[in-house]
Amino acid sequence: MDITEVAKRSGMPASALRFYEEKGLIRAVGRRGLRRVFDPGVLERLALIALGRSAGFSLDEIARMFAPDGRPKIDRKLLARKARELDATILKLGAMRDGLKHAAACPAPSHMECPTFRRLVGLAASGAIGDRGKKAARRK
Amino acid sequence: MDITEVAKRSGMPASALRFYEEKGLIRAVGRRGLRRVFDPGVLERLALIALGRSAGFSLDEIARMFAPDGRPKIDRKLLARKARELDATILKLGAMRDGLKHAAACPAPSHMECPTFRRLVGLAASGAIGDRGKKAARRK
DNA sequence: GTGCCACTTCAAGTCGACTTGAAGTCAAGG
DNA sequence: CCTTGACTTCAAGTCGACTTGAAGTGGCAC
Repeated sequence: MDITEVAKRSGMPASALRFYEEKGLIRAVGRRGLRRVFDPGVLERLALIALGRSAGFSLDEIARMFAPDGRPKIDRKLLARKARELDATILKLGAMRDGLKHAAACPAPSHMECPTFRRLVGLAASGAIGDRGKKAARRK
Repeated sequence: MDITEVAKRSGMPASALRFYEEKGLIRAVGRRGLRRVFDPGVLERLALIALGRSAGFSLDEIARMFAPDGRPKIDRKLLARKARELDATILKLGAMRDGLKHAAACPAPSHMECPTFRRLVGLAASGAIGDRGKKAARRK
């Protein structure tokens, strides 16, 4: 498969694939002239990478999840930790969503006159809310 | 109040406060010599900004939520939309968390041999998961 | 054989939200 | 009055994940 084929099948731009290769996240099995040739297995690898990104891992973290031989060596403790982090994030986002919903429906003339909204503001100010940055879907 | 006082009370570094002023998010009521003098009201404003950031609004979006006179003019529809976005994000993160938890506990020798994990990988690859970036808590 | 253009490399740019550094000002304590 | 150092400005740097642009190469249809 050439890079364009991989790009089509994976949904990633070719530039991102080159970038990933440079970062050591994927590997071309060879070259046809200058051009990279990929094994179809790279698609599963890219899917794994996409999963990691969605879960909030950085590219560097993901790179560390592959053994030198290329096989994934994903630490179960790490996964459990991420799961707990996600749990915390979800709780915070849930509180935020509820607050926003209330504020959107609240009949108070100004938001600052709504006790629920003010409570939410207080929470945000105190840092009780405030998430860790998640990563982006590459929808263009 | 001088900038250091505001920094202490709000938890924001002074550099961020200057940055916010430059962006038009906050305003100093005057100067004592060169030094900015802030009205205590700026603290509520900063809390509001923190709330907006936690909810996933960009600084530019937040800037647009204040009328020229400085009073918040927060569009209820916008809040409702963000709430729905958060809902979607929460669902995705929930799926991700469940998948991670399973993978962390799964007895399969390699993750790729676990059907649940493979399903999760497929989801991520298809873009069914993949969130919009949330903003950061300023914990140093 | 030859021309096209999809591929290549490498450096630099982008975006958001700030931070950092250098150089300068000045309010206030002694 | 004078020093001190907290404040000021402005430009540039940072971070992550890529994208973009310029300049070059070579596979393949004709």
